[in-house]
Amino acid sequence: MDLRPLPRAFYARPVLSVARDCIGKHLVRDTADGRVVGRIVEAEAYRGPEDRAAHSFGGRRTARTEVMYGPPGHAYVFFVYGLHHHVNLVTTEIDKPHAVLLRAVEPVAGLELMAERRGMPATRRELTNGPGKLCEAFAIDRRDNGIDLTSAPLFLSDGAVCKVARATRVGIDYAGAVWAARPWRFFDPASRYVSKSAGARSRR
DNA sequence: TGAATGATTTACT
DNA sequence: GTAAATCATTCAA
Repeated sequence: MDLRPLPRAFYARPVLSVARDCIGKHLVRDTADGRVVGRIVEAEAYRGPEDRAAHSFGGRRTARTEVMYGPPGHAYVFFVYGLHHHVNLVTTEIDKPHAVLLRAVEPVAGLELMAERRGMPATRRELTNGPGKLCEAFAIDRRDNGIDLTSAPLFLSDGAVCKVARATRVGIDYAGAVWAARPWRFFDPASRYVSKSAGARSRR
């Protein structure tokens, strides 16, 4: 498998295009313990400042959101609920706080390491089928906030093209019905690792 | 300075 | 199905 990082040009595009195109791509993570690789099967677009569901809504520019205003191709990592991390791809261009949340991957390599970090057998779907879960399996935390995604230790690499389905985003009801209804979640309908297929046209 | 809350996960009834 | 865990960030005073 050829695991070269995608160029910055991949990220320097409209956020919805990046969110759709990263389905099927590989996420590669290197640490002292070794390398883990996953195939991205679910992602969501957040388009601040007009997107009420985005942290950068209203042009909010704080220590936390600062990374999203920087150049595309960097990681925006944040901490929620007192125990979980989420990782985003910063996209588009400088001063446009648009980002793609990675919600789920299919384990491809380094299964043992992921299982050890998650404290469960590598055969379980729960290994990486959620945004907080994949961060734990990939050992991503807020020390990775702002790192460059065009080189190790964290980057996206090419993958096979697959079908991509759309649905509404998850867990953003606080943004109101209008924004919650935007079909800005993209996923591979054939994957068993998608966190929630409900809300999509396909069932099960 | 202090209070409220969340791009969730997990365990328990 | 529901509820608890748990803390950085944000906003108000």
